[in-house]
Amino acid sequence: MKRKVSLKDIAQHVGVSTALVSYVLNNQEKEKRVGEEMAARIRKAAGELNYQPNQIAKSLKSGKTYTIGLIVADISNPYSANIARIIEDEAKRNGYTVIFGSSDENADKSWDLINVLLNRQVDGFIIAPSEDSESQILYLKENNIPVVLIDRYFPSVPANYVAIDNCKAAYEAVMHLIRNGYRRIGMITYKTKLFHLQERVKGYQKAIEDSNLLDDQSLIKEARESNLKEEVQQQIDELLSLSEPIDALFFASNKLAVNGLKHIKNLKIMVPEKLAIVGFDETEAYDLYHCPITYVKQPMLELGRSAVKLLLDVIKDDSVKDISNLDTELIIRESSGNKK
Amino acid sequence: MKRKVSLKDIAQHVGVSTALVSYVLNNQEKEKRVGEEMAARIRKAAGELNYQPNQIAKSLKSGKTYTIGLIVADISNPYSANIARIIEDEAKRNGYTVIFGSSDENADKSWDLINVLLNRQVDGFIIAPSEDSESQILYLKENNIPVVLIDRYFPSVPANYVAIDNCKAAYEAVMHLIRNGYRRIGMITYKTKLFHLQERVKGYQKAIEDSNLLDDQSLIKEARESNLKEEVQQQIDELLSLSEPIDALFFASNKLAVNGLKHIKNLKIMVPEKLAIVGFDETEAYDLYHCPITYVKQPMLELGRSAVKLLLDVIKDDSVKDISNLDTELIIRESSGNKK
DNA sequence: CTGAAAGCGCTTACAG
DNA sequence: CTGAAAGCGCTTACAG
Repeated sequence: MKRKVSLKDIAQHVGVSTALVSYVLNNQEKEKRVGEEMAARIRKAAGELNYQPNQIAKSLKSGKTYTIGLIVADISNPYSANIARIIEDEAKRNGYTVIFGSSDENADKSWDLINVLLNRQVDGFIIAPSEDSESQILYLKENNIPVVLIDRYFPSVPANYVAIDNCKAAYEAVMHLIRNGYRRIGMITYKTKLFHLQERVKGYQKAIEDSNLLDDQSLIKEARESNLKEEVQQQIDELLSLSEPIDALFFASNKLAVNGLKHIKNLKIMVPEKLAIVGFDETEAYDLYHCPITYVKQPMLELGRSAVKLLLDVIKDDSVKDISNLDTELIIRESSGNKK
Repeated sequence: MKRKVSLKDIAQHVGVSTALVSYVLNNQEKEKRVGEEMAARIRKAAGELNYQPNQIAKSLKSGKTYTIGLIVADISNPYSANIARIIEDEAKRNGYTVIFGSSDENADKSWDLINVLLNRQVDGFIIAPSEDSESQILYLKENNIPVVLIDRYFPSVPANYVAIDNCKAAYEAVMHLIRNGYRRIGMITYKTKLFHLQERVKGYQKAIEDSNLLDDQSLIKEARESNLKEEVQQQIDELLSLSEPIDALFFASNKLAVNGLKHIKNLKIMVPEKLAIVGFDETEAYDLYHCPITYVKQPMLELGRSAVKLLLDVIKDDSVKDISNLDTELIIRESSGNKK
């Protein structure tokens, strides 16, 4: 690679010190009272030589990299990818660049990523934390490294976060089904300790209780991430072959829903006549399903933007504290139509 | 942020020079013949003080950042997100980190991104170039900055790339339709000069010619990215209302297909009875459509991995030259079943 | 108004 | 076997 032109090259070319060049190129000519003519000559030379500042050198000196580390579960999941895109745009708008990594819901991978990103001196983190990563968040907090959690958080770990009100979101989704006449409502979620998913179950249960329906624990199924497809299929089969089978099904995520819907399609079960469906999060698949799927829509733009804004605030002033539990919107479509 | 512990801190703690510490921590104790006992003491101190090397300082010194810049069209598009994930994994396996950016198919944005990433001293680029960005690739080449193109390339710009054989892929897709009895085959693509999309049209045309079908230019429609949804709808309407309407439709991308399928679903057109469909690229939506969609499957894993490997080769030795036109696979499903 | 110099945290020839 | 010193490309207090 051709050696890039440095401050020194410009300084030599013009015949001044690097200090002067630095002042001018950082628009400090006024404060430093650099001669107008001199400033012009320096700028001209910089232009001619096509000078590009070395951000690495700047960073070493300033201790700031204008880089944020983003850790999501899996960048190839549409939810993560959407959030990443919004974060990218908002970061860029503020002069920041983002380095990302996928934790695969694995605490060890997440820890590795944090360390890699720390070595690269990111100014702060936006993390969708995985299960059992509480200590990692605490570590960052203890070392006063700016971090904001997104989508998820740990009630036991005080930390800034931007998330949705998962309990409320699930409550509304299930209440909608109940209002439309469904009585045996199944739920498929992940087998996990993650709080946001627990909250979705809680919202489901609260809706059942508030409506005086039978609170039947066997209607809640937990699939393992590692064996998702098979377990979701099996669980749907179980829910449908109960002595009193379900008439509606609530999925706790888009990935669960997509897997479930494939199976339901193969079984040729009529939606919503035989089985009403409500999903969580967005995916194109909800639109293209034979019967458009009702789903809980997260305010992605607000989630992403707020996370970046909050992080930048924390980077500026590490005493900033803020948490948001944003509202979701239930997008009602045919898959949860009135029970006949 | 608490000041991190540096080499100097360890050196002071142990009572040696930073040089020694550097040697030991970089496992050069053998070459530099550092005393075994000394090495042990240094390692112990590094551990106790929880030393983390400052990658920025290393980079400034070495001129290497072990970072690769990835520029895709839009990280929130499933195709880009999938590639990004594969690149992330392969890069990590080699000790590299990736910084990404979305060009939105816009040459100006792409140029901005390149400059931001250059200032951050990425060791090389993997780029899915947007229209009219030839000069950017040339600029990188001229400055001997390692770059490999992915998914797309410019025939007029000699550059390393990893892509698929688009002409062949489209040819096979259309031949499959013809073999299954379809005769009036429409195609919807983007209005663009991008070579890989031109190639898909060429493959379509070649299949038509080779089969002695009527080569009717009005069967090829071009939608503009900026107004995709509306134009795709309108074009489908046109293709269906021709005096001799189409009996099959080939989409040049997943995004086009998803938009088109939504419309086809709304029109309640039977697939494949009234209209056979073949799509390009993957998306969950192909599986969940009422009738599973036949599609051209790209070898994503190989594309992503080869791109990273090639880039790392070029970084090591800038005389390396390589291009790959990988084969695709036509995944045949019900949407293109035999014409009745 | 301008320059010489120190320093950010590393690495690495060179000297002993 | 080990240390003093220069240097990567910047910024910035200090001196003049």
